[in-house]
Amino acid sequence: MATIGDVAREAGVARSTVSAVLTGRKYVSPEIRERVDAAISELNYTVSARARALATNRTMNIGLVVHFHEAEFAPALSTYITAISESAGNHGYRIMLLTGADAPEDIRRAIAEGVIDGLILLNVVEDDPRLAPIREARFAAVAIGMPSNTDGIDAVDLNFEEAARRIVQRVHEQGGKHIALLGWPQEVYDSGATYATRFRDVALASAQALGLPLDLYSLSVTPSEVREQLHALLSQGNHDALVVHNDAAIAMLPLALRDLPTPHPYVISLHSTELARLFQVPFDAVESEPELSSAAAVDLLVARLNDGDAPFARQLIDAVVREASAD
Amino acid sequence: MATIGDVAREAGVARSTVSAVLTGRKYVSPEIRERVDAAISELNYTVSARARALATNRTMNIGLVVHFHEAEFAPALSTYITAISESAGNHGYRIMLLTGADAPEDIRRAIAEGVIDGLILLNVVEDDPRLAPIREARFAAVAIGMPSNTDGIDAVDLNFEEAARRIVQRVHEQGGKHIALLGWPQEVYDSGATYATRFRDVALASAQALGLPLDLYSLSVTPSEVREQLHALLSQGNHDALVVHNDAAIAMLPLALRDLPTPHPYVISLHSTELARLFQVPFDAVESEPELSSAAAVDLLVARLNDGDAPFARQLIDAVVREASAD
DNA sequence: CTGAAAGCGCTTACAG
DNA sequence: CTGAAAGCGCTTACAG
Repeated sequence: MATIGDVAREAGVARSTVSAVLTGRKYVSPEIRERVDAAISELNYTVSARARALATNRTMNIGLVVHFHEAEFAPALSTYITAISESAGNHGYRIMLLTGADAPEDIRRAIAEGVIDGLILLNVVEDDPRLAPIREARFAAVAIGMPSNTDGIDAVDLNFEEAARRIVQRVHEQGGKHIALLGWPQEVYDSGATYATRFRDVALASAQALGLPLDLYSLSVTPSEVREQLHALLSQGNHDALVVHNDAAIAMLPLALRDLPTPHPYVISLHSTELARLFQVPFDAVESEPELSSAAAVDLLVARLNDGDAPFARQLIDAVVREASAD
Repeated sequence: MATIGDVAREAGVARSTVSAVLTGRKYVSPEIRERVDAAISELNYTVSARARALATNRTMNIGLVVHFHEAEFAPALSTYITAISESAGNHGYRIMLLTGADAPEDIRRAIAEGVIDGLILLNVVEDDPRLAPIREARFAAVAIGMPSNTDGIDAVDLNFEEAARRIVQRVHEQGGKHIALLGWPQEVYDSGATYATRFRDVALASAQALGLPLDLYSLSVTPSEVREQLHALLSQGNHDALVVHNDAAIAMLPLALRDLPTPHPYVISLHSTELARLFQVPFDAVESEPELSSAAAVDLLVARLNDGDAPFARQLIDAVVREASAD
């Protein structure tokens, strides 16, 4: 591997001059710059990230903390991972995966060893244990998901409140009178996953404001189980509108409805574009775009990295209404 | 951040002595070691990965090259990513994501910049363009998937041939007389994804050897489409045995069969444990375990990193037969 | 068994 | 505008 010294010799300049053209932080006369560039391509030189990291105290790596829950039905997860990696690449950063079972310790070590410049956390919950090591180290980090306390970190999340409001409003416009909210398993609500509780609470409030009764059902996320539950629930025929916030349920719903006599209830769901694409969800929907949240998270982190003293941000991303294609 | 110099001062020894206890490559008397250890925890010292990488010429990072195909139904993908990250962690390595649209260039740059020690490639196909930059640089890499030419790289893959043999044999034992092989979309076979062709070819050969007619069907990977296709195919009632090699098809099959009069054909499928878990597949199956292939890939890479001159390996992992639970 | 010195390949004040 | 020198924080021969 050629080094900066080889390039300097080849170009007949000092090493610091080569470094100047590499970093672009200093004026270098066009003629010299040209000679250096020629030497670089002649020798097929690439700056060593290792040496640069040591000298600049920056790795140009972003740690991505992701914990895969055993029993989760999360088709959008890999979309988030790629989208974040993609966005990071656009800013010159690479993604380093942090997947240790003991996430806080994993984070602590990554920070201490200095392998990353900043962190992005996926699926942050209300009282997330991964935030402590970040605050202790005063490290740059952005949460995807909304912790109750955002001191010391930036946060991006879908605007679940707005989504809930729009969905209930829409049910109302469609003439729905009696809503069933098909939500996540009870554990999800209990685990402090605020995306679940925030949506539920605002949906309840909005329905009440409109005088619409709304019954809450926590469904499974296992496709076969959810199918049974849907079948049981729907055959009662008590509801003329279904608000769905449960990926497995919306994926299975078309099949469950097939077994039932028409007319079917009005259905509207909150899910990701990824899920919609995969399962071709045939209902009205409010969709989150993982790419958008991912890009926003990376942007926030890069901004933080460039200005550590900026006020901490809490950014809410609006979901997009999509009407079912006629079929 | 404390440095090795601080630790040396605190412990009253030379910096090289601290380094010796850190690396463990040299004998250090117990008393000295203890003093050093005390100083380390006193100062809360962690070795700088940046400095170590520059000095040792190793980053302890593994690049994971993964390309997410837009229209793919691949629930096991995130399982692979985690499992690889987990296994890497067990060997002291971290995973760096390489997801650039121009994968060969992405690989070339990562190698040249020296940000990784080795590579793991996911979903390697027959004539994979990502192998060229690796061979050029004589870089350590293991493919998951079987390229036609494995010069210069190690490869791990499921033993699709064996899986096909066992599956057809099993159909025979179950009394199946006329098989439908429900496979991947035609594009998959055409793209050089050897997992598809290898399974298909051996299944055909095995069936022929047993005198069993086997009809081939390329199905969609979009759940709703596949459901229609299954319905159309099954209502003909021409086959008494279904061999499935298509994740979307096996996921939708239980629902498709529900609409049909019994008796149902005998069904056996090749898929991942991940898919089985997610969709609770109720049929006999031969299952691949992403965790196993992932661990094998990491093991191979670590071995390669420790001995660059070992002969290149092609490792086939056997899938596991799992009988449907009675229901 | 321990320690002083050089080196990994960059960047960045600082002189000139 | 350019170049010589120090420094980033480690590891690793090499003396002693």
